[in-house]
This record gives sequence, C-alpha cells and structure tokens, in this order.
Amino acid sequence: MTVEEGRRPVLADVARVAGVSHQTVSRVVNGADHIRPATRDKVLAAIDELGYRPNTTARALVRGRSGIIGVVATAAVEFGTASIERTIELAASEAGFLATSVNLPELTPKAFARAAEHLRTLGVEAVVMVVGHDEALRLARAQTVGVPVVIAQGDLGEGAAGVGVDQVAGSRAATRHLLDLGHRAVVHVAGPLDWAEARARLEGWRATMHEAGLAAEDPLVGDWSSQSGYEAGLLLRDRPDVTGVVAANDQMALGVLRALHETGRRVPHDVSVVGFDDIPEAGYLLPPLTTVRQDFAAIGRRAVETVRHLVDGGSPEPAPLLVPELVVRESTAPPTRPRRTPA
Amino acid sequence: MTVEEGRRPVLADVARVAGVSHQTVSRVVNGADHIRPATRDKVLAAIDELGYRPNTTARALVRGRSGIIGVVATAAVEFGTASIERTIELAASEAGFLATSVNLPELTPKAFARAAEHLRTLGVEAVVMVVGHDEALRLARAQTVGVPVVIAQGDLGEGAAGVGVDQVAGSRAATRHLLDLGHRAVVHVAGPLDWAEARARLEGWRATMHEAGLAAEDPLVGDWSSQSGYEAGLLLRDRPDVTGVVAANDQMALGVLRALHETGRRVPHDVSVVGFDDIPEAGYLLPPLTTVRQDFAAIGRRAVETVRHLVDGGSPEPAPLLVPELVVRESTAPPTRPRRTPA
DNA sequence: ACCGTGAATGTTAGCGTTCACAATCGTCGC
DNA sequence: GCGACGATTGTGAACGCTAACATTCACGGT
Repeated sequence: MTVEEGRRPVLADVARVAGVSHQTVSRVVNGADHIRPATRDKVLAAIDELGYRPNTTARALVRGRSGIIGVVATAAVEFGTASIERTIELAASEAGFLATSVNLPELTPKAFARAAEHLRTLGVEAVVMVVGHDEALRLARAQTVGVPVVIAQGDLGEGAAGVGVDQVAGSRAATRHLLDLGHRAVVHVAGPLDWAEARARLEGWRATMHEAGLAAEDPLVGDWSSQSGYEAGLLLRDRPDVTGVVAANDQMALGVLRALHETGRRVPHDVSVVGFDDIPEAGYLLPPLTTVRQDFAAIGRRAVETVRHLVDGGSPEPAPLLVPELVVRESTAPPTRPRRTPA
Repeated sequence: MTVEEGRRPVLADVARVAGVSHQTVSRVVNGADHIRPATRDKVLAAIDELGYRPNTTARALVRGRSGIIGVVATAAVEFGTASIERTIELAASEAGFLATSVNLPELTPKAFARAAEHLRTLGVEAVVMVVGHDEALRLARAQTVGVPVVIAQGDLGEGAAGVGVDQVAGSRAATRHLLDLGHRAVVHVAGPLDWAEARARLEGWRATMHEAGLAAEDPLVGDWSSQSGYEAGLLLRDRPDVTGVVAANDQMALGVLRALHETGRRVPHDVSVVGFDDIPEAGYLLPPLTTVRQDFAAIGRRAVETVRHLVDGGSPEPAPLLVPELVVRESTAPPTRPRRTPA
C-alpha cells in the first residue's frame, strides 16, 4: 500500500519505526499473547506504513521447517489428478504450506528415485501421492524416510495415511445401474491392475455381477487412455452378446464409445456404457456419458488436512471414505431385447 | 545411500569429516574453481558418507533469492493450462527453481489481489501467467512490482516478456483447411474476447475469410467450456447455410459436435468442424476431431527459459513464435453439395 | 515498605549457508 | 635464494527470523 524504498523492509525496520524491539514485532506478527494493545497498534501501524511482509525463507530456516508439501503425480495430464493437484495447492496455501508438484514421466523406479531426490533437496515436510500405482507407492514409503506420505486415491493398506475413496462402491453403483436396467452381459474395461483404483473398480464390478449370479470374467484391461479404451472396445466385436460396459474411467469409456460406433453398435440402443470420474466433457459426448462422479476437490482438501495432522505429529487416523456418486446420462438405457449370456 | 543419524547433516558436519573448513565444502558443493582435486575428493567422499544435501532454505536466505517461481492459472482444469504447468514445474526444477501454482477461482480483481498477495508472501522471483486474460495480465504487471512477469500464451504487447504462440497462424490454418476443402460459409466459435488467444484466433479466422472474399461476421462467443460450445452449436440451427465451424478450442468444438448431432446435422457430411489444442481425447471423439495442435510442453519450457533470463537481469527479448500445427482427422471433409453464402 | 508474581518487553544466540576478506602455500623469475 | 603472484584454503560476519532467556514494571499481600 505504500512506496517501495529500495529494499524490502525487515523486522528490524518495523521495530525502529514502531520504537520497539524486533522481538516485539515478531510477537505481533505471530499473534503472541501478552502484548499491550497500544504496542500492538503501534507495530501494526509501522508494518502498514512500511508494507512489511515476513520473510518466509528466514522463518523457515529458524523454525527448521520448509513448509513445503511435495505432490507426486504422473506426467500425463488427467482431469482427476489435475483437479486434485489444484485443490491441494489451494488448501495447502490456506494452511500456510507451499505445495509443489513433481511428475513421474514414467512409472519406473528410476523415475521415482529422481523425483524423490528432488523432493529431498527441497526438504519437503510431507509427500502427497496422487498416483495410485503400487510400485510408486511402495517406493514413496521406502525412499522418503522421515516425512509422512499421504495417499490421495489409491489403496490405504496397512495403516497408511491417506484419503479413502470408496472406489468399490462407485463401481458397484455403476454395475448395479446396468443390471437394474436389465442388462446381463456386462463387461468391465479395467485400468492397469497395478493401480489400486483399477483393482477396486474391477472388484466392485465383479462382486456385483457375482451377487446377481452372473459371470464376471476376463475384464478387458486398458491403461486409462482413450486409445486403450478404443482398443478394448474393438475387442467387443467378438462379444455380440455384451450389452453393457463399465469402464474404469471416462477417457477409456470415450474410446469404447468410438469403437462401438465404428463396429456398428449404437449406444445406448445396442450397448450401454458407464464411465468413471465425470470429466467436464462427459455431458457433451455422443451420447452424453453416464458416469461415476468423484469429488476431487474433497480429496485434495482432505489430503492436506491429513498432512497437517501428520506434520503436527499425529498418527494416521482412518477417515470415513468418500463415496462417489452415479450420474446418469444418455449412454445407458434398458437393453432393447434382453439377451442371456451364453452358457 | 547411508544410515540416518538423527538429524540431517549440515555443511559443518561434512567439513569435520573431510577435515577442511565449511567454506571449502561450500565451494565443492557449488562447483567453484581452484579446488585441489585431492581436497575435492575428500569432500565428496564425506558428502557421500554422510548423505549430505544442501539446505535450500538457508541457501535461499543468504542469497536473498527464494528460488520460487509463481505460476498463475485459472481454477478450471484445462488440458492446455495443466500441460503447461506440468512442464513449467519440470523445467523449473531442472533450472534449480521451485514452481508453485496459484489459481484464480474467478477472474476478478479481488481474486487476483489475493493471488498476488500470496505470491508476495512467498517471495517469488518471477511470475508466469498461464491465463491470457487481459485484466488478469494487467493486474499481474501492476501488482507484482519488482518481479518479472512472463506470459505463457496470450498477448505479448508492448515489450512484455513471454512465450509467443502464433495463434493467428493456427487459426488461419484451420480456416484455410476448410476453405480449401471447398467450404464457403465458415463460422467461428470464439473464446471469451477478453482473452488474447481468443482474439487472435478470431482474427486468424476473420482475415482468412476476408482474403477469400467471404463474409466473416458475428462470431459466436463462448467461454472455453463444452457447455458454451454446445449452446453456440444450437444457434447454428438458424444458419442452415453453414457448412464449416472453426472453434477456438477443442472443448467447445466437442460441444458443437453434440449440438450439431442433436439438431440433425451430420459431421462431417453436413458440417465440418475444427477445434484447437488437440486434447488427448480429440482423436477419439465422434467423429475424431480435426484440430490445431499446440506444443504446450515447448511453451512451458520457453517460459522457464525466459524467467531464467529475466531473473539474471536480462531484458525481454523477442523470441520466434511457436507455430501450431493442423492435425486433420475425420471431422472435416469437403462439403457434400457446395452452397454459397446468402447475399 | 518489601518481596513475589505475572505481564510486557528486551537481549542474545543461533538456524545453515554464502560472501568478503584474510591467510597460507607453492612455484617461478631474476 | 628472496619476493611476488596466483592457487588454495580458512575466518568471521552476515541473511531475517524465532527461541530461550533475561529484564523491567506494576501491583497485591504481608
């Protein structure tokens, strides 16, 4: 609000102007007790006059805390991951942390080692993993000794800290929806099975099918990309009985949509398709995609809360799972003429 | 590589082990000249033995440089923005910087003021704007006095530093493509006109149309979202003569695709559609979308290079524009029966 | 009036680095 | 064979802040 006078003012400058010791200024800035109101006002006035702003670096140094949270993600830009990162950054800054991301160009131990090295030199106080990849998670816990690792999405086995999303419930809802519509031959296009989310979604589908007394075998497996969904969709050429598809994410669902179209099957007339995530485009695909919406913002927020808790010395506490929600659009409908799965 | 012994080793620890002064260790770490090879080896051995890693915070403090680059983006997750951010983070870390993003939940001066305040307390050394929004850019230059502002995408008017993408050329290529196919009535679905990219793309379309002696009036204006593209597409109901659409991004193109489908016009049989950006899903839409690909990674990389240059005291230098590339897919085809625009 | 007590403020040390300035050492020229 | 000069290494003081430990002051109880 005021003129710049060459260099940035420091605590001592404020102290001089306010006629108090630098320590008193520090107390005011940090909201300590036992400050006479008159003194506080003088200091605040001086701060305002000089446009003082505490030096984060110096503070970090003396406190022995960097205030940095490392976020580990894949290099591929996916809607969910990106949303979570955004929210983490926001929540972190509100909590007085600084979030920074590091990307894994590929899911190899080497790539991860590089990332971990980077996080270490940064002196991060905690790591949030937004990749649910098993090996990456394992390495994260092994290599970032000393700092808490929080898992956003993914499997929270063995007392690991993280944000749980009930992927199984989401996948169940999707499958249930198709069964309720009357479908019987419902296949699953899974994500890579070394991702916990992929396994959970597979599991939800399988369990629901079994409970309905239906076969749930040979899921098609993709890699989260539209391309892989497309390829999986083409394989359905050999499965004319199939009338329902549950894809483990929207990108793959979108690829399936295209493959079905190319192979002459109409959606939802001949085949119904459900996705997962509810990407912003989902409602504008042809046809608009029924999908399972996840609250990515909530995941990010909770991840930061957990980080806060752990950094303050807390121990991992199980939090209630976030439950994703089915969003029904036009890509699902009752089967035109019910068929039964071949014996 | 070695055991942890309670606290993190510091320069002095290494010095003691190596039997030299802390300054010598500092020199080795920073690759200074005039170190006897034998000494250097001793020091390196000690570093390795202790697993020493310089403390970024202390270094930042004494150097008077935070090493932090602030990246300003909108809160909406768009493919382009997100890709650029990823690359910036990567390039920044390679250049010894730490990138962190701050998001604008809305494009208001107030939201921006908050963001700027955050960047200021962080002590960022430079700001990279990945929003091409005029007002945001103006505020960025006004409010972050002292630190260089680099614009990734967007208008680089008046000696502003940034990464130039030849949006006009991209848009021209898209329009040209449709004209070459034989289309005459080609409309544009523009982005919000307070974004420089949107204006440039509009301009490329308009100029190309004019050069071909065709009318280029009343662009439809969206807000980058699929929703707005969809709404724009519905308006085309009243324009049966239109056989070509150039959308200012892929999301809007996707919305147009859907609107055309709903209003009974086939793509590309009745209408050809071109998008902009080449989102990963573009090739799997119905039909696969012809679009203009931007090299977002290059944008991010260049942005960081520019930051480096400016932080070292350089002055903004004009760099060659990046030229986007047309990717032809199935959403464009020659018009079935050529029409002329109504008089 | 004296001391204890707690509130309010000040003083002194660092935190782990780098910078600026010595100090030391060897080697070369004459 | 001595001083110079450059190469090499060391010493002390910051950087801006907070933690820990004084110190000062006012006031109530005895």
